[in-house]
Amino acid sequence: MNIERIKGIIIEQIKGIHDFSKLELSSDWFQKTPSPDLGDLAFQCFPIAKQMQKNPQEIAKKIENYLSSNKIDYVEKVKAVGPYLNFFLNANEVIEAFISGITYEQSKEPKKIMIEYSSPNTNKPQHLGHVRNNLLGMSISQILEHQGNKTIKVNLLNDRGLGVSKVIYAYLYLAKEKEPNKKPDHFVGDLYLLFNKEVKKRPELEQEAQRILKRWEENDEEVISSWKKIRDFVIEGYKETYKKLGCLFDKEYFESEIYKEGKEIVMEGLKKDIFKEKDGAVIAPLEKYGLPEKVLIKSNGTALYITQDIALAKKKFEDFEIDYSIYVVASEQELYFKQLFKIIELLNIASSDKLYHLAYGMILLEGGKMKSREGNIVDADSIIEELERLALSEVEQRYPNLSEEEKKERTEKIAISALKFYILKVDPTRDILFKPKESISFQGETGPYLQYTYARIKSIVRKSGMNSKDIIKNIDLKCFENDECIEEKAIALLALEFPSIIEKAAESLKPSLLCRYLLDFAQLINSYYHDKRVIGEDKEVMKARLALLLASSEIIKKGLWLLGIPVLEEM
RNA sequence: GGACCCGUAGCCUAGUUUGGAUAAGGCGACAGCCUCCUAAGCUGUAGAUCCGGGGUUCAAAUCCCCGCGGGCCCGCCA
Repeated sequence: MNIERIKGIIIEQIKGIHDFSKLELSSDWFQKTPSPDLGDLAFQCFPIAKQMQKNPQEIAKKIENYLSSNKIDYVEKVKAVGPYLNFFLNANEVIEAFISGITYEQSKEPKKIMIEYSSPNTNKPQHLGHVRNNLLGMSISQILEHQGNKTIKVNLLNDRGLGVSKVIYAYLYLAKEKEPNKKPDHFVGDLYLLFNKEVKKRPELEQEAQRILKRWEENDEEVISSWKKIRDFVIEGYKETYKKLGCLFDKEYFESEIYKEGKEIVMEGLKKDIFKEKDGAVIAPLEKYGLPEKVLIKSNGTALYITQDIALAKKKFEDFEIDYSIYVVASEQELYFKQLFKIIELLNIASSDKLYHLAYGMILLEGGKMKSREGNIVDADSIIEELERLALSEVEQRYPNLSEEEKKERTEKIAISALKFYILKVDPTRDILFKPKESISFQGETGPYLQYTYARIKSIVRKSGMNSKDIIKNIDLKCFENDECIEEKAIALLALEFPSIIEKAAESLKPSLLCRYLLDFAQLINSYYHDKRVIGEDKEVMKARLALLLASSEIIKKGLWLLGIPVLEEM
């Protein structure tokens, strides 16, 4: 069962009123009551009043009269309050609906959705911005899969271009060390910084980098062999970072392998007059569509990022026959994607309603935007390390006698959950102002708080000495009847909303909705087991409470899983 | 100069898509709670001109217009 179905049952009943049969009724008109003593679900009568040209208060009263005469499943009583129709749900029925199983609705038309995410430039280690990208990409695929879609996770490695050429230049002509003396992607990142430091003194190096790019496209042996080395260093380093973050990919594309096809497509477009020549370069004139023109091939003949992106779009649809293509890329690229999508449409590769740019906000530092080229970044590996150090000291304080292996496992899971939740809890479209202290906190609205809630439930279950199967068998809900079980009902009601929260997160591509929900839910659980004892109570009461908690733990586990966050059985 | 996004307690955020009852949570502050299933927790107090001004509406944090403040883009970078 879930809350949408309960709303549906009520709506069906309302439709039974004879003047209402022709009305359009929507379960969207339900809302939460401002306080539980007003009921559990409120139904607004404004829309019906509008359709019937009547006073909403009269409508409410009329529905109340009609519904009060017969018993509706899950409903205890109905009360009209002003323009609202407040439903008090039956606690036992609601609790039973929760314990006996939440129903997750799956998409009726499953789609094949490609999610391109991460897509780093292979000239530096990943920073917090990449982390946000990686986490969003993973979480969104999990959520879309959960809704019954098929997702294909793709990483486009930008292993070509000026940034990469700068590193090649530094490697060949500026650096003394030729082999990594540290994590290899960081070694390459240092080369990038070295180049950018040097170019301030000798601006002509910009030209040198362009020349490297030209030589690269001409297959110059010296350039190509260093390029290969550098690229392998970076990819080797990324492997570790991706593993820590739990990133998976079904397919990797390399810009270096695609750009030529991109050039061909652009040249064809030029022949067909879709594109134009201007100052020796090939451009897409987009003014007609309210967009600035876009250079597609430079006047020196070399490709640009977009050259390759056009070919990649074609490949994506050909290779996988996808219904939609989602690009997880920072919001600073919004204009770029408008241009790209228009070009893809003009070339008849795909219509733009199949393309979606998930533009997530920037992570800003106190001093402003992160800039790899200047080195003012929060690097992904170091923040994970720092979190692990902190988590370890917390674990050691609490459980000094754990085995090293067990400590390590807990430490890693706690650290990663703190980082992931800190980033995912914010609406993706919003910028995040990175606060070092808050990012490393394990208290309050954090991943570890949710893990803790889960672990405590598991601990209570363990100490009860019962196994999960026996707990769920033959629960006697009557034992809840002794008191009004307000807390249990509140938990069950919120739990029944879980499926629609996932659905909203999937529709809006916002894992943050799930985060907020889990916090609210965990809060109820925490105060519940704080107030009500489980073990030592009457056997039936204990069983019923255990069943409620066990079902709750499944919600937390599933919710965290959708966010890519692991749970701990003990913490 | 043009485009897009944002502005909610000292700080971080939810709520804005689809207007609807008393604007919600965390951090920080203050006051409590471990002889009681894990205190990474719980309970309470203080703290809001929902950036400002107009408009639409029975009803605006939410929609529209103007202004102010911030971010970001408008490179033959990616």
